[in-house]
Amino acid sequence: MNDKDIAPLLEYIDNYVKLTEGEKKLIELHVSKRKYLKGQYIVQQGDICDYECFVINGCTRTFYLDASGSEHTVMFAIKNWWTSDLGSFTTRTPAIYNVQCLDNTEVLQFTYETLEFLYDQIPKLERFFRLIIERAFVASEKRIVSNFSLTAKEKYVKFQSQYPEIEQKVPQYMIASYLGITKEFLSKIRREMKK
Amino acid sequence: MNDKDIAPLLEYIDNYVKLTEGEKKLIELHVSKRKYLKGQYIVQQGDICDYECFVINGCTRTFYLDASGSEHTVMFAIKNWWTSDLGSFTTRTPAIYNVQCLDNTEVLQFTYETLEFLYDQIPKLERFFRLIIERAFVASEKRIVSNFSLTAKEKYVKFQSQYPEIEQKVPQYMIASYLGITKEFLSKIRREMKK
DNA sequence: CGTCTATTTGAATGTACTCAAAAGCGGTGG
DNA sequence: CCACCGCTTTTGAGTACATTCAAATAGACG
Repeated sequence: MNDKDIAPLLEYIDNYVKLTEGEKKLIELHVSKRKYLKGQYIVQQGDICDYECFVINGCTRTFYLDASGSEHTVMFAIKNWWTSDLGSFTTRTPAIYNVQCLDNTEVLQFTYETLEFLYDQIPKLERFFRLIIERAFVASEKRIVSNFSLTAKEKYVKFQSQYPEIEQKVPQYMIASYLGITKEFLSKIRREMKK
Repeated sequence: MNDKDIAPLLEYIDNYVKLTEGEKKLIELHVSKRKYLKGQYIVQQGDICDYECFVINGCTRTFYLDASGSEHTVMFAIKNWWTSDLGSFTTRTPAIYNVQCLDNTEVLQFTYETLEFLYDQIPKLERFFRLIIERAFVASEKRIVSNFSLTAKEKYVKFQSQYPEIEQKVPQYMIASYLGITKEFLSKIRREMKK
């Protein structure tokens, strides 16, 4: 077993494109593994986001702190998810989101330069990232529609069935902020659901 | 002037990747131009979405008809925008959205097979679509956050400044459904804003 | 001019929010 | 082992933003 075991990432990539052994080695050479402690920030609002991260284990949440000081959760990430402030990462501009670890979390990281280098060396990776971002975009549009067409309770029920593992790892008030409702109201929804 | 003038598309692509003359010819050979009349549907909910479309002129809206029969506008598209039901197009499954022309609209269309062929022939196109979908995804996430953190009036004001051309082309009730509010309430917001 | 669709208006209603306070829960130290 | 602390969740009362419904008005088009 290697200290920098990138098998989970390679397996994941293999679902989308087929890499040669040489290409796998090249990725291994350029990706770095990093451990964050519970509470640490991978990205902070205002900084330029340096990494595109693939989560090996643990849990993160991406949130936005608005002018009035309230938090809005943009996404969570667990095992085999990607996380970053993609807008900041790709355009090298200050991040608008924070990415915080909710548990001790291990990630594999690509810097911007690394990723550009790898795109150049392994054109298949362009295809790979195109495919996963297509999926992310489709999911994001669906979330917009859900937010419009569902009541708070329906959104919560849908969230539970869609992301059962996340529901268990994450405090309730963060789920509320992911759903776009207040923690108090989510608590009332749950009370009502018990009957 | 060619009957199938794809210059607007080539110019657009040129902002992201540099194509050779041969590559441009190849695209020209495989893309088709099509004119839709006002009111026509490019995609209908339930059908498999056959085309990825680049809008040359005119205007479209993408919307979702929910179980209770109300419409939710997912996006609009004008000159130099892309439109499709991307989830349906990429996975060859029934569309969940309708794409309807709000004006006579000319588009350049790629079928799934065409696009796969072109990805294969012109790997730079993988990069191109990766880049534009990255942007679309970032915009989509921002919209989610806006919807959470802004009041209806703030969302409307933001929409006006972000998409002034669209506001002029599109009936008010569709803007309301894009913002996730009722047409009546948007009307009240506008009344209040006149003072 | 008449018809169809889009927009406006107002009254009643509802879903979700705010604020403040209490209760629960997990960890830490005396 | 209990007491205390900080953080999360629950509760309730009052409120606000936005919806629903029904009807009137305005605009576009043949």
